[in-house]
Amino acid sequence: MEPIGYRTPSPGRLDATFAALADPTRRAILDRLASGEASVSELAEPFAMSQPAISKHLKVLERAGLISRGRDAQRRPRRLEAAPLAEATGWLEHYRQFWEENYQALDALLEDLKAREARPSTSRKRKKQP
Amino acid sequence: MEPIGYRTPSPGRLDATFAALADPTRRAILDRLASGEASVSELAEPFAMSQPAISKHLKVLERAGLISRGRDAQRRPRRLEAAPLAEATGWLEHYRQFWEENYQALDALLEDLKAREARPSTSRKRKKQP
DNA sequence: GCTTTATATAACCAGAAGGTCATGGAACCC
DNA sequence: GGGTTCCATGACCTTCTGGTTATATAAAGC
Repeated sequence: MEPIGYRTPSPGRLDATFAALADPTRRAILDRLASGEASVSELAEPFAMSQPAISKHLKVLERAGLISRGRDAQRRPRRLEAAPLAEATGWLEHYRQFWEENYQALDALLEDLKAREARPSTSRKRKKQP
Repeated sequence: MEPIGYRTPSPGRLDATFAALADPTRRAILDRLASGEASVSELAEPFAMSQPAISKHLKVLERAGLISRGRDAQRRPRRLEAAPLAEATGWLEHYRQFWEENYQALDALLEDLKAREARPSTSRKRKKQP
């Protein structure tokens, strides 16, 4: 069972990704970056926390590959890098069958989508729902 | 954007879930439990680690709600509890658009599926691009 | 009842995590 | 060139983590 987009990442990378996601401040930072890049001070603003603390969080996110650093004058704007999130999601997809009621229907739909991506002009017939 | 099955969990629960997943031993334990319940000694067997260390890992998983404890004579078999995995996946789904090439097609399909589950004979309305 | 099996718990330890304050350094502004 | 802004880094502290060994508890077997 290999869901779309899943290639097994190195265990260490998953370690770093999940560890980075285990902190609410860091998740909030990622949420913020989902709406576009932002400078360190912009990222720090919502939190009742010193700027060095935010810099530490950013370093954790960066070492996990979840963000990258740009440069604009004195600013070092951060950007979201979604690849590790995709890997983490991929790992979790293995367990989808354990909570998804209609897992098989969903899986069929995903397979269908994949098939249509591969040959775009193919008929749009749907797989039967089991 | 609310993917299938997503209800925002308490932040603390996501903390605990992601923290639990950040360790390769614990992920391996979950992988093992995905193929059925297992006793502590069965779970410990593959690892070059003492039994108390495994018990500690199990406690972390249990406090995150990822496993539950049964009883069978002296054994205390563990079972996978997937709800927190669903919550974690739900959080990650927010970011799917950042790595998924055909995010829109997938999203449409998921919406479609949801609609068909709710009212099986209804027309297929599509979401507008954001 | 004593022994064995299965698991939990306590005490301990090293290192990592997450915060603080103070300082350093680079790029802009006047 | 001197101040200001933005960010990084160092030194420090406390708490959490992940492991150890040794011991306790609980049920089963003989």
